[in-house]
Amino acid sequence: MSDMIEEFIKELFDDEDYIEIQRNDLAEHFNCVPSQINYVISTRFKPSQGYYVESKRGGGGHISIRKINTTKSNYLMHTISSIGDRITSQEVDIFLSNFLSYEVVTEKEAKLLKVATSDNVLTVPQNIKDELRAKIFKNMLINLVED
Amino acid sequence: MSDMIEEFIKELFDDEDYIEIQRNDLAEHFNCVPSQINYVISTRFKPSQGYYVESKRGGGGHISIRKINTTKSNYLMHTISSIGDRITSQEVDIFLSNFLSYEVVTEKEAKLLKVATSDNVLTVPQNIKDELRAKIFKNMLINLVED
DNA sequence: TTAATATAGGTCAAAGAAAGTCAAAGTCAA
DNA sequence: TTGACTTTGACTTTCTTTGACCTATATTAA
Repeated sequence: MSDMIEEFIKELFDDEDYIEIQRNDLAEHFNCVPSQINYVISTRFKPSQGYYVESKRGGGGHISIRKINTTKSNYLMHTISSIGDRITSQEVDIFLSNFLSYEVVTEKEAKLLKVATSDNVLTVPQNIKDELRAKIFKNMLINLVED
Repeated sequence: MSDMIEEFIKELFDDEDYIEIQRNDLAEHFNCVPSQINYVISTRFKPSQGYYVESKRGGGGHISIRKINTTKSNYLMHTISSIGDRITSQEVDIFLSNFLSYEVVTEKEAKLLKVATSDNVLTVPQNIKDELRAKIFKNMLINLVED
């Protein structure tokens, strides 16, 4: 049963990456209790499986599911491990522009990353500047990896 | 229904930042009770959502809605100027928890702020740590101020 | 000018409409 | 025959709709 519901929901996407469903309607369609829909969603549409779920209760309420790029986390993780013990401001810029074009961070997040690692903020001796920058940058990136 | 009314009102703005509506007319247009208009306004046009609402009763009465620059920016600007040349990690935590409760930053942004200013990332001598932290923190906040 | 009336909008609580939670019971394969 | 996964349903929480009653302002009649 749960498998059928899962199938059905996945077919709803049909090229789109966003759908909205009505929990009760779906339950009726499959002749099951509404909470089974929750079960299917919580077991088959987890973020780790590449889905982002939101919902709204009350009249006109619904459950919305969005397909997300699971490769984001992979991409970020890969980047983090590729950064050594030191990094220059220019290198950060290159990473950021790649992140933006692959849409793994938002504009706002990119700005935060840039500012927190920029030369004029890190007022420490040259020899440890790039080291500190690498630390800050990597730690911030780790926090952008979604679970 | 409420969603449709919200949409309709938002379209009324059409480049302007000020509109006036007639509660009863609008209710009639949507075939709902007048108080539903109040509901929509109180749930979707709150100051925290960037709107300022006034109204006048009696003949020729109306409800006026003005788009305002959300106070978020002001709040952040005020915070920034209140921070001195140095700040401890504990003080940052307090700011962050306030930001979150006033919803001026997202959870993700708060995490980034925390990580970028955390003690174990800023591996510099104690005497300049709080100074560096203040610099990074303030500069990041500036970038969260919306224009 | 006052008083009455008409014309707005405001409040609040009850009823309704969805969705969420959680634990008990069922199934099934190893 | 135990442990993982599924199904079920009673109960909860959140959001929306509705309507009865209230307050403020303008207009008009006395």
